[in-house]
Amino acid sequence: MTTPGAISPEDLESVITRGVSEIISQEEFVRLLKSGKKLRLKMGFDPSRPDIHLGHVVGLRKLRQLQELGHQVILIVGDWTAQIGDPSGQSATRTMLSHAQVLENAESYLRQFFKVVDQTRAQVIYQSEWFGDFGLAKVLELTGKFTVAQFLQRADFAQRFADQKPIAITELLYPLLQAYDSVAIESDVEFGGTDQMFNLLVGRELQGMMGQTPQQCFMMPILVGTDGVQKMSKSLDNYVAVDESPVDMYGKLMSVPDDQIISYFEYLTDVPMAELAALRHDLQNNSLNPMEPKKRLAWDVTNQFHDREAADAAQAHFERVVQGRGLPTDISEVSLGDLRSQGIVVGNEVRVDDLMLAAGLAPSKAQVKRLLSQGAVERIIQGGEPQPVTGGEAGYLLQPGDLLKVGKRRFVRLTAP
RNA sequence: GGAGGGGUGGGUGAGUGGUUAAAGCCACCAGACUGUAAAUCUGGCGUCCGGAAGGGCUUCGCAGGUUCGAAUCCUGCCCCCUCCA
Repeated sequence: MTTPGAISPEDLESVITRGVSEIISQEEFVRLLKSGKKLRLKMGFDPSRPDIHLGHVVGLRKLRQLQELGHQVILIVGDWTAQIGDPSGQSATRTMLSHAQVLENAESYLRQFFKVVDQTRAQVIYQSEWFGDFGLAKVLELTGKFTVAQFLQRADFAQRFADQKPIAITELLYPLLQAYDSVAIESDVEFGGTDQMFNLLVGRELQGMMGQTPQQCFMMPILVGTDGVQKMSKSLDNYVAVDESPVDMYGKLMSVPDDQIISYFEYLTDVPMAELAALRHDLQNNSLNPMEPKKRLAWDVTNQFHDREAADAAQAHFERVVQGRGLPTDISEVSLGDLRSQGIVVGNEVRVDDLMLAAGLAPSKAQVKRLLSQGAVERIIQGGEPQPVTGGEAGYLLQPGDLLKVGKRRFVRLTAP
């Protein structure tokens, strides 16, 4: 294990530039890194959102990198702030979570968190440890340190105020609680996305007010989602979850727009920057088909969250099913017996449209018809060639071995009872 | 305490009595193209019956009402928000 303080110029360069949006202040941060102190790296987690996607991974990788340099990660479970709901971004009111729910979410979150962060060099603390019996006197003391005008500086508050949109008082409290966390754990550096800048700075300020050394604020860039436009987020459904199956993870990464390839490489892999520069160059003058580096990216990330075999398999699947329009190796199956119990089997045969519905390939009969009329459905009888099935001939499929293909990559095999 | 704005399909957001299963945009699905689940183009996008033509049913916060006919008008209720004090 590395001793804190000993850091090569290359590592230092990487720490402060790669996958970094801004560091406040960078000079102080560098000084801290070189000081030999084992730094306390703070990261907060809102238990109302237990899912981690690649957008979060950018920061987690940074934490991991610093762990490798000998520093300590402290993950704070925001069981109190979750009840408020961080107004950053959206203003939707959150429902309060039960304690049991918080624990459940935290457990799920941690499982994903430690796929990137080293558990042996991390500590998990619940906010309730200090907020559990935080008296009104202390609340008043805390709120007394800041003014409304200061908080209205924050971009989204200012915007909402100008738009005459609601701002709950508890929302103003959110940055304060988060800031107090920094005091409670004596954080040296806090991590967050660029949208967290205000909150991180309040922490920095509060620590100073309370006689501590102000933390450094480390902000990560926002990763663009698979739509290539908006930030990756679950609610926009443009995310790649850390929990994703290898095939889906690989496939979703292949659906990232070509012009995001380089930044995905930069934020999510260890491919050297020099190599990325060359890649970018080749892409710009069209001497490289974007598909190639994208495959490499998809493989690399899939490998990180699964393993080499899974990544290879995912790639093979992609090449066979998507590029080669072939059949996947494992196809979900529906048995004639199950269908029979649904009363849609005649003799030993099932109608294509009934099967589509029963196998969940379409949510409604109307959708089934649309797919049929759009030429999206093919049947493959006993290893033969795919035959298009059109609206009129919602015909019959024999039992074992027959396959149904819907769209480019959804398959079902009909099996005997 | 007073004044006012608003609740529409997954998301935005039009629509103030029929031509509105409800514009546009986004998302999504499919097809073409590209041997990328990129980009682009085309089409689709409540649901049920029907081979189709077509026809039912359900939908615009909730519950009633007016009308031949209501997302649109009336009454009551619920919810959200803003401003003034």
